[in-house]
Amino acid sequence: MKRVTIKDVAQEAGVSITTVSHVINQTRNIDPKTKERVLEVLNQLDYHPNMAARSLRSGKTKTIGLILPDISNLFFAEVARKIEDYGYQHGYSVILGNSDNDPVKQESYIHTLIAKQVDGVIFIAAGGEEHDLRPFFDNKIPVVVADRDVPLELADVVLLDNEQAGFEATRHLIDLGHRTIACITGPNNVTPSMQRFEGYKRALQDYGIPFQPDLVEAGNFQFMSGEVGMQKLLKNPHKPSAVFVLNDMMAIGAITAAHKAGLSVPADLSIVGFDNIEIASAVNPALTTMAQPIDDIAQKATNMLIERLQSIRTEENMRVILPAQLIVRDSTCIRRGS
Amino acid sequence: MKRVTIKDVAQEAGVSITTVSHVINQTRNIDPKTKERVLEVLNQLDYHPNMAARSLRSGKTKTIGLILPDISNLFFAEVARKIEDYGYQHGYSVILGNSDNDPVKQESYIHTLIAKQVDGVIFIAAGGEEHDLRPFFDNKIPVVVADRDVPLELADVVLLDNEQAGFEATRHLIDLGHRTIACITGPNNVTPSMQRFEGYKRALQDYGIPFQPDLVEAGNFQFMSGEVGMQKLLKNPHKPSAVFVLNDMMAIGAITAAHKAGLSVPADLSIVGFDNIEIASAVNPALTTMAQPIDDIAQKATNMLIERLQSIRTEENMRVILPAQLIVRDSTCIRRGS
DNA sequence: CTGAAAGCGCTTACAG
DNA sequence: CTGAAAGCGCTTACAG
Repeated sequence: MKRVTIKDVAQEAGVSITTVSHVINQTRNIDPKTKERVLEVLNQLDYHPNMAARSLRSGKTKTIGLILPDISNLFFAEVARKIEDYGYQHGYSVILGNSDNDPVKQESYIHTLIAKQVDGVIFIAAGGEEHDLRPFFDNKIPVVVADRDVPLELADVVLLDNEQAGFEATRHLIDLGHRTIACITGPNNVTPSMQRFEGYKRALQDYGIPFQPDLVEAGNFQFMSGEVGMQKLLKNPHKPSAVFVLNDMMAIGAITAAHKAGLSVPADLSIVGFDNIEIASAVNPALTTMAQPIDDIAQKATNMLIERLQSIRTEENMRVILPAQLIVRDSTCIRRGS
Repeated sequence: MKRVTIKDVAQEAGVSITTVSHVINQTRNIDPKTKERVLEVLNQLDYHPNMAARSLRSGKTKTIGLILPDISNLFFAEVARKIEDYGYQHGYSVILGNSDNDPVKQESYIHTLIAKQVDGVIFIAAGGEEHDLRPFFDNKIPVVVADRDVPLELADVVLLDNEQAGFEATRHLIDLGHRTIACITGPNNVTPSMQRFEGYKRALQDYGIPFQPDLVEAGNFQFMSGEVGMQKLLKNPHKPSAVFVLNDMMAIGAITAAHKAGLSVPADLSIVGFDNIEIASAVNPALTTMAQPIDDIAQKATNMLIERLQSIRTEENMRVILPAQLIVRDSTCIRRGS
């Protein structure tokens, strides 16, 4: 069975391909009777346009590229799901580019997406310094940078106020009477992790609590590093009574380590996470955490991109900074004896 | 800056576009000197082929479509990540189609993928009976059905042996001395859930344990339904000593409910999950579960599709059935008093 | 070893 | 209200 083309439809309906095209795209007034006949044939032959041909001619593919570090990370999966959803609502499909946090794979995807003529790109950077988005700009493909900031002035940006969120998470612990507050960090080459850590330090400073470098354990946003980080902290002579863990997966790992060591959370140790992934409310104890507005991030990113694509917005680039929200659950409580 | 085309390259290198094309695709012997000059210009002008043009001409897009119910479900996210990875290794990009378990959205994506001329499709069905994959076959687009069986003979298929896995999970509980074994099911319109439940019933029967319909609670694979299902089971007069929960997310919800009711897992209640998602080993107690070979599923599905695309395999369709593996952790133990 | 040219299936200025 | 035709950027049979 050969693919049905606009030519087949024109022939069958007894009109020109011009007319068929205009009926399909509603770009010209057509005699109602003609229009009806064409629509009938379109339906009868089960015509579907060839996007390759349309793209070649119009330069538009109705496709957006999504580059992100790892779709199997719950946070990015949720973001991807929402972007897919908003894109779909506006008639755009999404090509998925998993960078695996590998700058080489990331760059390869940048060129693939250009070759595939995506109309626009939502970019969540792999770790590291090198993010050469210029090929997109050279090809006039608009880019929205999300979640992780990139040292580049040419794109619209949607970010969380990670510094302030880190500050608030830490202040929550201070408000509960904690004074020896440890931190398990994320990768030190992505801005969310770095900025949350800055917020942690600012809160300590604002409340006159000395910053102790040995109360900081380096994690990588995977839960195993939370477990390992906590094991180390439990041996720390400073005996922290609370820990700010820079994402939920690691926080759950930290709780596991505390339980294995025979400690109770929060009675012996208060723990604050970050992200508010779906499972945060299901673990035991339910996790106190800084909620990321995932839906907002995805919606803003998609909308900003689509505004560019439809030339609704042509002025200079926007930076949207969204707030996180403290969700108090059962993994934090007032420090014993305070 | 205008996009660089093959014509620009030909002009700059002083050869025909035919030659440039053959250099790019390595489809003809070219004089080494000419070839070198062309490669130089290609590089110098930073040429990238226009896939729309190439697709229009060749009929191939080097793109595969991935239709799945929900990318924010950890299991599918992991599958998607692996498919993306294997696809990438073979030069294919992935267009993501989230059906949201909505047959209408699923059908819409089927047509979108056809219009976008994907070379092949990996299909994980939304719940329900209606999966009209014929448009793909009509357009000669090969399809690999994964994870959820579909009543259709035309595609290659990669599935887990869910019935046997359900049997083994239940037998594990029986081996531990449990005789009153409840079940929290998944959606009743997808084959994995239905078949795991069949395996559960077969195990009971094989060991002479009467099947009690009121020990079955209906879930939906989301953890909240595991929590709710367990709350109901705790009020059940039959007092189950073990529960087979048909996926891990619900199993974690079930553990949470047991803890909230003051019960200990596994001392008071043994729980077996299904999937072995990453977090299964991190929750407390670590979850005993049937591990799905996610990597195998994704690799088999991608490879079978690529074999079709490259006409390595043209004979009739294959059905690959993979086994699950019991991973015993800390959420199950010998029944008290047995 | 190389090139001129047809043609993939559309959209859209131009013409009437 | 409608149509003939150019042309988007490639690949590839045909010719030499």
